[in-house]
Amino acid sequence: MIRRKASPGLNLPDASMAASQIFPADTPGAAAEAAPSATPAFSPLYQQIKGLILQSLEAGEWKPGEAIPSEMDLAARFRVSQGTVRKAIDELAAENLVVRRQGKGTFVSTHAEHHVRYRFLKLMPDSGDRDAEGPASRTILECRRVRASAEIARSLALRTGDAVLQVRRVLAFGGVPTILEDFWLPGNTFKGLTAEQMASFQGPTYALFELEFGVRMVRAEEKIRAVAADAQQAELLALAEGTPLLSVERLSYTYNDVPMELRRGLYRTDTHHYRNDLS
Amino acid sequence: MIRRKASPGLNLPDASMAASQIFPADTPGAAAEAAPSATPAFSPLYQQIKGLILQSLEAGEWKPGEAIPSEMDLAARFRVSQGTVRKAIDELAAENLVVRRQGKGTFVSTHAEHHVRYRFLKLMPDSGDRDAEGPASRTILECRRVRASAEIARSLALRTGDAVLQVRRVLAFGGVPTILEDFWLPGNTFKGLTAEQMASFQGPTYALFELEFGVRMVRAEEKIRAVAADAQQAELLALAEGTPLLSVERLSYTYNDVPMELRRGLYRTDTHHYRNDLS
DNA sequence: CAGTGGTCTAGACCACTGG
DNA sequence: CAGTGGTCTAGACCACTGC
Repeated sequence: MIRRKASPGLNLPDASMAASQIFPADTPGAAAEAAPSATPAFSPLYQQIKGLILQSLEAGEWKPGEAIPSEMDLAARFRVSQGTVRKAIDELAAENLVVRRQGKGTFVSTHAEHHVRYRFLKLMPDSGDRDAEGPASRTILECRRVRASAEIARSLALRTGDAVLQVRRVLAFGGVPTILEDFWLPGNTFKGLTAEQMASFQGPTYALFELEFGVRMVRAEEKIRAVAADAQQAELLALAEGTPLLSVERLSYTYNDVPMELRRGLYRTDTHHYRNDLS
Repeated sequence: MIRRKASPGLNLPDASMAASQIFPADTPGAAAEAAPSATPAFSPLYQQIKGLILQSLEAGEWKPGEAIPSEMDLAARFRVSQGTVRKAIDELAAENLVVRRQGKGTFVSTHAEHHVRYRFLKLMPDSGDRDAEGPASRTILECRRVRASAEIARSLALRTGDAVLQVRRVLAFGGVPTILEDFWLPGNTFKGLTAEQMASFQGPTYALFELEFGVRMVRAEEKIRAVAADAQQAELLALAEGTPLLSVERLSYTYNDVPMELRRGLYRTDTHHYRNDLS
């Protein structure tokens, strides 16, 4: 089970013994029961605590936007010191899975909050001020159930021919069509998603995924290229055929590195640019 | 000067008093003397310690690749606990300014190390394996001293007409010209840089900057667009005029958010892609 | 005011590195 | 083996939030 080093203090035999019993059905919720064999033996205690919190997040014990238990509560639940819980939460916060708010608590992060509503969209107006251009207007061109091609299936870890939802839409900023994108979602998980639902939902699409399907995108990988607009793309974006466009292929993951969305976007970059910070 | 809260422990009056005297010429090296008024009052102790370490890094007290003093030594120097120093170094490590190596020490990070030699270059071969394509071959097309245009000057925080070094070069991977880039450096700081020096230097250009000019690029901002190759660009990259190319404008900073290089690159993306990880 | 996360300390032990 | 960073704990106090 859990690896426990020699008692860290000299006078804490009880705490030490207790810590070796983290995994028994001590913890409320179904998470602990779900994956009994997934316990990563031989790693620092705080990593194991992090893993346990992760399981609870994944199992939906706390929903996006909700507060998780206080550090003291978690320390008591897992029978470790507050400092150890703190270090576990530090890492979760660094990965943007939770957000700490002094005096209030630690909250499950969500794509629904205003200040992170474009967390995965790096396209910025050249003015640099996203708010100045107002909210994006979205036009759903297509939303249908199709069979996954070999390529789509591979990206989403499905089998060729499995059902996937394919969506095509155009985003316009200040009335100017700027992004044309297609995306594919596993049909099983997103059963019942309709164009109407997407069109009427206020807020980011990723927030809709959280609310309606319980799917939280936690990270993504993008591959970016320069391409020339073909006739159809040019028409949809109201520009000349052959115009250079930024091609952005994004694979988004939920917990445990499970891919959940493949998105292919074409961005016009005469008035906007893709911004990236390196360090 | 420094803000010091009430004594944290009950039985540590000495340590508490000592901590309020961090700034006197207690510290070896010239750093402490250099910026007497830059002390950020009213911030957590570890942030202040971080700032002091930063000043020493900036002043060159420890060179890239060298080890900085151990946590114990720094704790003694600054009269704080090891844990406080640790938290300061944690942040510096998170910003890639230093690298920790268990059992060995903490080292000033450098662009010269093999595994980070393309820290700022996000272009990847489609195969995904940078090593497979071998080292880049560099062709310096131009390296001359010019007067800064208004635009260049603004980016580099200079005055229009100030001397800047302008370099143009082509990078080829596996014999295929892939990147055409121009970059501009402040003439004062990089006095004496020649095309020969750049051509003969083995390793990343940013490593040369560290070794020969003591300039460490610590972060950068990129703006990415899709553009069509003009006649000259097409010829230099050996492709057809009008080919879509990725335009990458990078502004690199050294310590204290001082801009030190403006770089404009054109990447061909038929065999490579710009890779970005979002979280 | 109580409860939360944030800071700071002190001390013990572990894991890794190199002489 | 000594020295380094890494983990873990316990306890105190600070800063912020909301009742």
